[in-house]
Amino acid sequence: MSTDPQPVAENGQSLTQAERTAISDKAMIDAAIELILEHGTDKTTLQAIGEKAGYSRGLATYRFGSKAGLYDEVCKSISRRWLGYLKEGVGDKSGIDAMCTALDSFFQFVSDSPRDARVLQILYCGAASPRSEYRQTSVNIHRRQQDDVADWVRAGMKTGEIRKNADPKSIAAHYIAYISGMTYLWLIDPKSVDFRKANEDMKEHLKLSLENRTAT
Amino acid sequence: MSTDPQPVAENGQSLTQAERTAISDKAMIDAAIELILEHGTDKTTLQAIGEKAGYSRGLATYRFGSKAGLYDEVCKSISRRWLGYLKEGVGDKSGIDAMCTALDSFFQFVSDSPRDARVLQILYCGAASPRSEYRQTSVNIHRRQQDDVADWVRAGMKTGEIRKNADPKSIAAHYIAYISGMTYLWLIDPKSVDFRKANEDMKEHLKLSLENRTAT
DNA sequence: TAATCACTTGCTTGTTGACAACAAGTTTCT
DNA sequence: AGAAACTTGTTGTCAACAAGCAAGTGATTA
Repeated sequence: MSTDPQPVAENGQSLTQAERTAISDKAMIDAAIELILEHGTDKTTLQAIGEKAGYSRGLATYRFGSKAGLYDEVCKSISRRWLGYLKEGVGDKSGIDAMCTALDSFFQFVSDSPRDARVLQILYCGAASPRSEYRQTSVNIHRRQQDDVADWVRAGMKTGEIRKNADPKSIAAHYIAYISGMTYLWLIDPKSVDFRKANEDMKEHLKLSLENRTAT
Repeated sequence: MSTDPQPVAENGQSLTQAERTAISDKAMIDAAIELILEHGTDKTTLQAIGEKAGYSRGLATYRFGSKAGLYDEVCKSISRRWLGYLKEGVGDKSGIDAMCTALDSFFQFVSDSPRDARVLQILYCGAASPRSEYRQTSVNIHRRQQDDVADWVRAGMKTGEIRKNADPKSIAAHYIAYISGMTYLWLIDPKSVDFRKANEDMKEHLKLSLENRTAT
């Protein structure tokens, strides 16, 4: 069940210190993802994470300092994978095209890695609690996402594709709020939401509400 | 600091059992709201809730069964207040008008009772965790909200106000996701979001993307 | 009507097991 | 030998439960 508990390379040779920590870090983060999916953040214990990863009950605390510290790393780890999808899909597109492509990329990410997507959303939700020790991570990610979208909108306005009286910041907030809220709804009640169809509608909606309609 | 710790009516007479529970219930739910705002759900203890309410450390567990049971009641209690705002504002409107008015009502609620709104969002986020014992409450609330919005859209399509090829369910999901996501962003990073402006923009978007444009 | 008594319900205190966090130790690399 | 990875011992906090105490309730009797 658990992933490779031996801190030993396949060839039987000993590992460098850096390799050892890299391996145990990854094993614990993977174990955390599995356990969060199964039991939620509250009810997964650092002991369970350490042991599922093939180590002792104390390693997770030792390595990450605290439960929040570990979750912060899990959050960053999954975020990096999602950013990979995003860059892959959007590249240096901009305007409405970038916004639509990013929706496709997100749907692709959720389809390919539903476990990652679920855990990321669970962790974002955990960041909502006051005194959350990894709230700043969520804040930074969401700020940056909004900034990126606002840039896409500004670029679209410059080319004339997007109507002149649009407000990039508001549109970005709307766009990111839609993704965040949609993912929440999908997480708590997958049946109540058709993610693919909602995204198709969102793309339609973006075109209808953003496109410059001064053409004759 | 704490609210009326004496289980005695103002006139000095003794209370009925029902009155006593009503008083202690309310005191504990109010105390929970304050403590969740200050420390988050994880770090507020049932002991602190009971004592802040003017009772013993054990009453909260005894009355609500568990921490999750108490949070479920807090969730329902605040939801009722929000539904009051909604009914007050929307009445029996429908179509785009109802959707716009509901946005205004929600903004009003957030402005009038930011503490309630914050705690409700924190609890919704808590419901995202697998095995959350009050997830069903959040699911039911969000399902019902989506159903209501879908009904408004269908009514608007019937009158011809809304374009015929609209999909009520997708639009409802989009609409609720927007509110949910927006509230999340506002909660974790109030400065990154201008709630009023975003709502004004949302109303504009709704009109642009839903109105029947077959008229000449 | 008023007093009393059996019962019910609200509430408190004692206790247990689980857990995060830390400190001190042991093993593995360099 | 020394440093870094990792484990084990320990402590304080907390949720949950159980047993007990106190206040309210309602029927019976006079």
